[in-house]
Amino acid sequence: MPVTLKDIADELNVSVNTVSRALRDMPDIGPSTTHLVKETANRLGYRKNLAARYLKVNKSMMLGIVVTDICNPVFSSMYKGIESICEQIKYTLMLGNSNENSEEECAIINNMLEHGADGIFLVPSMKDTRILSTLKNANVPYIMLQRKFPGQSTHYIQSSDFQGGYFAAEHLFGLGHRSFLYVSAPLYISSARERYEGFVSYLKERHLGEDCVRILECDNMGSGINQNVKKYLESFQGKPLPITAIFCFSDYMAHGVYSAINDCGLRVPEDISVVGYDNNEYSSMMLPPLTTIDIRPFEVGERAARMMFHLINASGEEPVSPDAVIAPLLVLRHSTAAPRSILPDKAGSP
Amino acid sequence: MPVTLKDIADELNVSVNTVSRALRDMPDIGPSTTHLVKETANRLGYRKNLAARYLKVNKSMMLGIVVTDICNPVFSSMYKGIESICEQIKYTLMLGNSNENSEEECAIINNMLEHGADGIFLVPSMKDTRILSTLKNANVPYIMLQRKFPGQSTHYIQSSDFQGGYFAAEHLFGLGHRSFLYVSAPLYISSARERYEGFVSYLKERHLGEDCVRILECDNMGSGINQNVKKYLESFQGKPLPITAIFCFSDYMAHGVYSAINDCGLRVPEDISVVGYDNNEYSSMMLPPLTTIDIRPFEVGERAARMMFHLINASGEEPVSPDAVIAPLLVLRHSTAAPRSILPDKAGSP
DNA sequence: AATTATAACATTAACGTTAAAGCTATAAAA
DNA sequence: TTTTATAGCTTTAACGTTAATGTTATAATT
Repeated sequence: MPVTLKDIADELNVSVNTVSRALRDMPDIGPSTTHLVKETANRLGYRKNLAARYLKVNKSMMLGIVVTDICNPVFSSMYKGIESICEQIKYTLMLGNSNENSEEECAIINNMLEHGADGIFLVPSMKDTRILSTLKNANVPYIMLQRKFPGQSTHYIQSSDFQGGYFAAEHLFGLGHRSFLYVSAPLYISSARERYEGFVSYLKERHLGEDCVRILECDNMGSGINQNVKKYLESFQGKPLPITAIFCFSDYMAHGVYSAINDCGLRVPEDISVVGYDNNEYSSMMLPPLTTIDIRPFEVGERAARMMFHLINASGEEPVSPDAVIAPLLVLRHSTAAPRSILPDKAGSP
Repeated sequence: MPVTLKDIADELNVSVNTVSRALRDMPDIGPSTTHLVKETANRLGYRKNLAARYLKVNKSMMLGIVVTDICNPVFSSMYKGIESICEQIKYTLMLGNSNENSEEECAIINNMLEHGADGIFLVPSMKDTRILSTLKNANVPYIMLQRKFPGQSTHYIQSSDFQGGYFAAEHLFGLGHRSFLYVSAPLYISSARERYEGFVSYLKERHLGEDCVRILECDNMGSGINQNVKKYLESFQGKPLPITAIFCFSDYMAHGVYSAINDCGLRVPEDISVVGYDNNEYSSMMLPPLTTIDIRPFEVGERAARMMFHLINASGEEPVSPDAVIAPLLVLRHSTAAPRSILPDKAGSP
């Protein structure tokens, strides 16, 4: 039913090859023929069949991107960053959600490979390394986004989580804080670990020990955060709080932290300073507006896409740098302030 | 380089067709052969080439989905709803962001059609109807999500915006409110209009005129909301506010409204009740937790996907209902309360 | 014993496209 | 004039798959 090159060829009494070359502005075709072919293609409503082309040239003009959760604004922004580069060169994106599940992740990637994906972007669920061998065997370029497998040398792009943690600590320390709570995502996620490491690293430079930051590991999504933080805060009934600032793994978690702090009758930033992470679109409208770390996910996506096209077009000789790190940005707003009273460095018991 | 049916056939000294049929468990192949073929396919690392199959059977096993902004949690949830149905039957999704721009929308859809999309889901940017004829001519099923072109008969699925507005009015009226502000998205968007119509419709049933609800048209994204609402509230310097409740087009906007109300030294819900729309993941953690309308976007996505597969498999006789409407849910939280004092029905000047 | 049916394969052609190799008439060079 | 080059086409084969049609040996039926 759809119009093919042959239909155009028959209409003009030329060969199919002539039509094909004319439409692609290749040499060996007269200008008048080229014009005629294009006109007829338009008139008949021709639309090229990329699957057929793929069979010959082995370029599907499609890339796959697998994220753990597209509802996470960090990943949807990254998607847009990738898309912004891809659309310029007519690459189309297949998207899949792994839901942090390595079975689904694997199924999605296999599907994308069956569709001939020219490359794959992956926010790995991190629960299984088998996926790496699948990708390696498939012989298509792949780039890890934001999370990486420790010890595995793969291409990856990330916003520096270490630096983000470092910036947060620097800011809070500068205000006078000396004792902290880190409300973290599960620590098997590399970004959760690295933010912690960056945070502690700055404090060590200032001669504070690792024990001045407590970790509260929470599920990033779901409503458990309020409860967890509340339970933590309430555990010091009456006694002065041993912490004066909370560093959150995400702005989403910061919402929960605000809520918990409010439930305990405390105030941000008077009683507790809060630093978020992500700088999502809500953070500027929180009460008070949230001081946070901007991941620059769009830029991460752009960089990843650019790296992908380098890999795809790599002649083999030109080396492609295996990774890129985007510097995060500290966004100052009103959820942080000097602590009401500087507590002794090692206050309270766990 | 990749393994093909021919490689398996050569390995076993059978024909390519036998391999093809064996892998698909078709008749006319001996059980031992089938077993051998499958085993060899595994051993050699065979992966089917869906593009080649598409050329023969004209099913690409891909669907396109075009949204205005994947960062909008409503659309990312819808995406997941669609995906949940698609993955069961091995359909892969291509995603594109139109950024509310009909040029991009058109380019994306054309691309998807060139890739052989078996169907297209579309949240139309609404700025151009040409896209409809493109879709019609392409001869693939397409379904509008959430927004629809007035007067055009196309398949569409939406959460009932009318009903959502109706529920919001019912709830606020029940608390005693009689004068309202509707903080709306641009009114050329059908859902913005329909929510208003539903809202007013309930009030009319209660014998209130259309003039008891003022409209403040804002851009849904961007940071202008605080400013706009603040300007509105400040325009009544000293005088009592003519409104006691605000109905917001989205939870996102409700964030801005909270912020504006706070800036004016007022409180939610004591001074002003606020109803949001979407019930996104942040709304339960706002201070106070937001009363809102749940769109049930995941269900909208599921329904759309199911309808799509009906359309794709339609034998032509069995009629497919052209649309489906999902009932929204009123989620009661703490941003709404009885007005401090019931104002006369027509208080203040605009 | 001759016919018919069946199981289990193989062969061929096609899907829409592109690359490579041919062909032909005209123009340029020897 | 003959040779060579070139512009502008056509023809052929291939990409990996599947549907339709052929083929053959064996089993069942008459």
